[in-house]
Amino acid sequence: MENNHKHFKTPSPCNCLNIRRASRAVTHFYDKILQPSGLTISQLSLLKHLKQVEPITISELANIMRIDRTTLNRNMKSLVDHGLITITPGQDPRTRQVMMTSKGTATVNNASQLWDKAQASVKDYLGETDLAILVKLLSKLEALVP
Amino acid sequence: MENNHKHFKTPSPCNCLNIRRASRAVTHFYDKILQPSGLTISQLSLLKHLKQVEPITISELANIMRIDRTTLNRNMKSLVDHGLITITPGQDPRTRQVMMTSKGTATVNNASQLWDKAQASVKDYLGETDLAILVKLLSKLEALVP
DNA sequence: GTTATCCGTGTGTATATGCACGTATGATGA
DNA sequence: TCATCATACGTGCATATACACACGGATAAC
Repeated sequence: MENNHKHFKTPSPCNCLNIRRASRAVTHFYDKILQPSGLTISQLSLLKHLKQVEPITISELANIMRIDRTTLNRNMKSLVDHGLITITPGQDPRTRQVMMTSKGTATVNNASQLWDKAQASVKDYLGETDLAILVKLLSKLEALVP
Repeated sequence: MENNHKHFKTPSPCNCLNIRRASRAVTHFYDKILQPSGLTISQLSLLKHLKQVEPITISELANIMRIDRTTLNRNMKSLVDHGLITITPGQDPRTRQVMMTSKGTATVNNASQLWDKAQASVKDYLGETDLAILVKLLSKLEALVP
């Protein structure tokens, strides 16, 4: 008989620690699968969002991604260095316009195939029902902070 | 009638991004509440674990906390600087012995009262049933990575 | 039009995370 | 004994996160 409880690790009494651990594990899982693409899940997420809304300013992209503006700013650095995106002055001189390069598009397309596998693995692992429950709980948790 | 869906934010199609966002939000929630204690939830977690098993070596503590050894190493630095813990040579000269100071004990006791509030808030927010479901799903997710 | 305010951005600082590599020491085996 | 292996640790590097602050430009108030 299958020993199912091997899949579980003893949770902490701290709710926060539990979600932080799970977040680290899932991030590691995705990063490992994405490794051949040269992108982390954080970077792929950035590129995927950008692909849908480019050209866009930094602050607007940060809003859409629901991430801190300055964090996004720094996370873009390596993508610029690798020639995946460009940052140019916007029409309003205060703003900066973020766009994907063709290399960026190619990279995200390649990485997306790996991402699909990771997504499918998680779905298989949790099952569709539990995954849906998880997503709902996580989105509620995210709203814990306004 | 209560408008419950205000509590939710649109989830991403990416399972990983969802848990990362939730993790950031919950961490921020705890850190804010813990702020008067001068500790982050990460630091409090370290001290709480240490309190239960001290004296202990760095690698053993890392194992118990299920965190990377080198991450733990660096996270301890500020706690040493603030005089909350001490790191001394262990009996096996390769090892280092981590212990709490009296100031560390006092600080963790103080912070734990704030932590109780954060825990209660989350329990109230999700409800006991959903929280139990969440904890189970998170512990399974953590096991996604061996 | 000048002043006050708001907005978009960049950077300093701090924490958090973990991989790769090097070093020192204990343990083991020939 | 000495060579090999395993263990414990520290550090360089890279990424991720976000708060506080400053700067410059747009916009509104008057």
